[in-house]
Amino acid sequence: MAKLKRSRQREAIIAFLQTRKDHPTADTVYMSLRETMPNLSLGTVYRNLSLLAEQGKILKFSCDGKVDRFDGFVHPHYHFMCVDCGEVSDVEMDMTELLTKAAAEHTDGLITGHTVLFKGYCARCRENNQTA
Amino acid sequence: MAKLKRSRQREAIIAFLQTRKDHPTADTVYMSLRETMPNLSLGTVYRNLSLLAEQGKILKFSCDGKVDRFDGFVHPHYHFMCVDCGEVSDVEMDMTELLTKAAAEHTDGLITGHTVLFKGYCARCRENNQTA
DNA sequence: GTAATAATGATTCTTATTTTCATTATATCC
DNA sequence: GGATATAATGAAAATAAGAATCATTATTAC
Repeated sequence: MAKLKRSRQREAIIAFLQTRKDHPTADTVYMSLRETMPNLSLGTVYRNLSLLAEQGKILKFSCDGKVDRFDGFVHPHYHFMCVDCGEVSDVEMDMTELLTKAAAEHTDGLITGHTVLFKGYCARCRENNQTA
Repeated sequence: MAKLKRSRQREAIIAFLQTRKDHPTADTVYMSLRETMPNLSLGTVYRNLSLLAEQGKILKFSCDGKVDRFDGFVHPHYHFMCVDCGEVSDVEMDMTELLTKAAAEHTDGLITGHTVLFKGYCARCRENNQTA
């Protein structure tokens, strides 16, 4: 696979991700795009999501260790997951320098990046569910 | 399962995790314990790891979204994964207050915890592999 | 337009984890 | 200390997300 060619499917996938702020799973991408591309295949979705993530055009991460989630926005930011409803949202803060510097003092490795995942109750679940 | 009973297997699993600093997977736990408990079953290992994690007696997390890893040390700390050899080590720093406070300003949810995963090259791979 | 080859859709295969269920171990009660 | 209740086990089958395969189609270069 020396030189890659464009594909309608790949372009639809990245365009779709850039319209969504909710970090959809591969299956959600598939289901959504299927409405306009009825013979899109799930394998193609997985293939392209992996490829795009390798190229750094999208982010791939997991909150629960089970399902991968994808993010069309690659600027540095952290994530927040509601432990009640499962919604994953962005936390627009970037403490890269601070965290990297602090971590460097606690390891002899070379730190090239990090991810942060906050957990808790989103505004909606916090209200509904007064136990939180 | 109103009241739980003790079991040799469960106690062996937690004891084993408390001797290891390398965040073993379920399979590693299984393989290791099998040497002294030859008829231990993998299902029992999974069952107990999940149970112990729910009880907060061990930590369950994932670095790659594929395999779960387990940690017998539950005090607050972060993790570092070498992208070359895959080794996962502890970073003994705790910025809970700072991060929680900063994040609270960027969300209307209630933040109850967070995880941080650093990535990079461990000391050994950094030396071997001068490309890093 | 033709040739070369990357990408697709459909399907099968992997692999980590979960579930099921008959049997065994643990705790309780007398 | 034995009988009883039930949680936990071992072995095996079931799930489910993701990766791999392969014949066919689409894209790019000439």
